[in-house]
Amino acid sequence: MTQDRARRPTLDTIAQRVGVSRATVSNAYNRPDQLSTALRERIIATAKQLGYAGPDPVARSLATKQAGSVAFMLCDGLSSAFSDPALSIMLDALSSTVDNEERSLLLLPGTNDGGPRAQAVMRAQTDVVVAYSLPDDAPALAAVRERGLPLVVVDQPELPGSARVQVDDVGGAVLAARHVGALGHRRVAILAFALSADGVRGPADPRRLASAHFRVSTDRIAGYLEGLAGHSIVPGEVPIWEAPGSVRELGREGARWLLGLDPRPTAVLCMSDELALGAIRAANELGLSVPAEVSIVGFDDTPAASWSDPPLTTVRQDLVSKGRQAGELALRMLNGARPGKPVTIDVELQVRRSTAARV
Amino acid sequence: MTQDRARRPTLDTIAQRVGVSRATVSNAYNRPDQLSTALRERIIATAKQLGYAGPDPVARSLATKQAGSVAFMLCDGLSSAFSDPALSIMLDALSSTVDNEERSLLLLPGTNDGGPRAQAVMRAQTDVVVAYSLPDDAPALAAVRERGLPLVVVDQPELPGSARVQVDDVGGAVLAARHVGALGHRRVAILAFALSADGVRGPADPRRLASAHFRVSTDRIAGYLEGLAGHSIVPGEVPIWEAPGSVRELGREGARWLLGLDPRPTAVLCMSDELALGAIRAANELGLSVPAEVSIVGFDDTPAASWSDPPLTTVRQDLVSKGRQAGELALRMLNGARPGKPVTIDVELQVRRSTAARV
DNA sequence: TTGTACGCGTTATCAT
DNA sequence: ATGATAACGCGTACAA
Repeated sequence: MTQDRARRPTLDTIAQRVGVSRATVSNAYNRPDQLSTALRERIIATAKQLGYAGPDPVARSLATKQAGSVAFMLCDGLSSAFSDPALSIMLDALSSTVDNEERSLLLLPGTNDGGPRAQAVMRAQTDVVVAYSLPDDAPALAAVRERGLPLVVVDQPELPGSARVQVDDVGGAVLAARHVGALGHRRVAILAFALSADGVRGPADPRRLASAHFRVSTDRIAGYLEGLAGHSIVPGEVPIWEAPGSVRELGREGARWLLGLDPRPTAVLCMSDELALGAIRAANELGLSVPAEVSIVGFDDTPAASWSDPPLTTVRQDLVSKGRQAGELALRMLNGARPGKPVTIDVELQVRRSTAARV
Repeated sequence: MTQDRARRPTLDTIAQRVGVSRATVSNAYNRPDQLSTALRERIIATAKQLGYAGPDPVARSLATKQAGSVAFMLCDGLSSAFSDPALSIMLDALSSTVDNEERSLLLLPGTNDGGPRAQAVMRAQTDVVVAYSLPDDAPALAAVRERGLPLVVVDQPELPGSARVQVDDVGGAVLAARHVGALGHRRVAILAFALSADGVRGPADPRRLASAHFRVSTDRIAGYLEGLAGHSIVPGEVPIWEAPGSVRELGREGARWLLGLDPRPTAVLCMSDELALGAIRAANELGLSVPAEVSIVGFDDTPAASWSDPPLTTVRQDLVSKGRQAGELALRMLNGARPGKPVTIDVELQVRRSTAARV
């Protein structure tokens, strides 16, 4: 194959064969208006005949100083990531935004929960990086800085010089908490996702909360507690379960513990729809009906939320807009724009049938 | 930013500053054993001081003729793709396989259901391409050939010169069909996914079947019919619904139609677990209990299959192995290996509780 | 249209 | 052992 490569025709091959300069052949591909149609056609025909497939992408990148890709870094492997519908939807919007600008998406998945390896970042052929919900101290983030690549962060604390897309996590959590508070619930539990990237699962005590590395989690907990405080619920009495990921099975496990407490919570605030769906399942398995005996609130409003039984009351965030904004920000940064103000994605409460007044 | 770039130090900058040749600086990064530790450290220190982050990835690629990435082409956008757990799991295994070899994954999503744009393929900086379930006539496949890139196809007919990972779709479908046949079912329906990439949904007549573009779909249908024929069920009397994607909502829609037929089928063979879960939902909404009144069989055995209610009888395929094999094949092709024999992923029937003997 | 000066490394091969 | 020299890769862009 190295052989094959070696034999490959280049711009020069075509130029010599046609009897023009290399520049002209380049123009035939990139600026058709710079030469006569007849010549252009002769060039293309010769290229086809010699099996030349057009300018080499890598060489072009070297010359233009444009790698032509947007890198996307995430915390975990792809599997856990894409089992999270919220991420899929966001990523889809991101990818089609950058695709429209002739750029593709380079995926840099995390290896052991700390994000991508620094080495992978250092060698990535990319012009700009989008980081999604990485721990603040991820080596990958340091690598991005070291390379001086423009950075867009999503669901993550702003870094100096980076652009940011954020969801009003605190505000959304407040909405959810006030909702159950207004319904009369007084024993309310929180089903959270990871506070740090160490795979820990279990009840989260104050010390654990204080050492948290994921901003999204801490923001939402703060919002929940704030909203509950407005209904005279003391933060110290709100049980919190930390699930190491946003998948149903983990939600079910956490809810089983929360709903086994004495006194039993009458409402559970969940940090994602996936966790909430697991919680509904757990409640049912414990013989508790939702929402009659326990109210469940989700977060995200993914398609599964309206599809579930009962349909889920949840905090809606516009995931498509989030992905699009991240993509546009990346494209702008790549063109030399300054980071500017963080873009905030609004949230709103979507009341469905998984919540009801406390009996 | 172009300014920033222009000012960036290069290997030469460092070399001059330290007073050595460019080659030596290159060696300091890539072959530490080729120079003294002291010199190496001096070089690295100077580099750090000048803000040099190591050899430029694009330039390195040009010199080594290795783009350092594996491209993955899929039919649809990312959203529909990743809402399919079977793909997520496979892709996760693929990505970690290539990541271990210091290569990243370049995503080339489809735009309008025909796969990626040819242009995107022509400009992709990649050494090898993995195509997943693309229609045979996708322009992206032609582009890969034109560029002469090694190709691995997954769930798709073999192309000349391409390596292939395949699941024994026919065999798996036969297993599913024999299972319901053995349970005494005689009125059996098929819930299929797309036959062609045109978004059509509805009952599939023989002409539609004949014009199908997706091998997976046609293979499974063939397998289902073959298995049923063994129980004296006439192929012409098996109703087939074509869903344009593998998501629950579409499964529900299709099953609603199938279960509304007269005579009503007592078993539905579904081409994915997601479709099957939608079918269970549809059955329940029609007041039919699963499996007492209707048996449902899935395909894939994703985590959701054992999580559903009732747990799903399904055809298991080893998705992790599928992704890993595709990755290894890609790495091998990239090193010049010949395609070799197709790799076949085994299937086996996983009997759970969504199927029962016909009453 | 063309000449030609870059761009930024890698990797023999050669010299000390 | 260490380090230097120089060819090479494949385009782009601008002045002529």
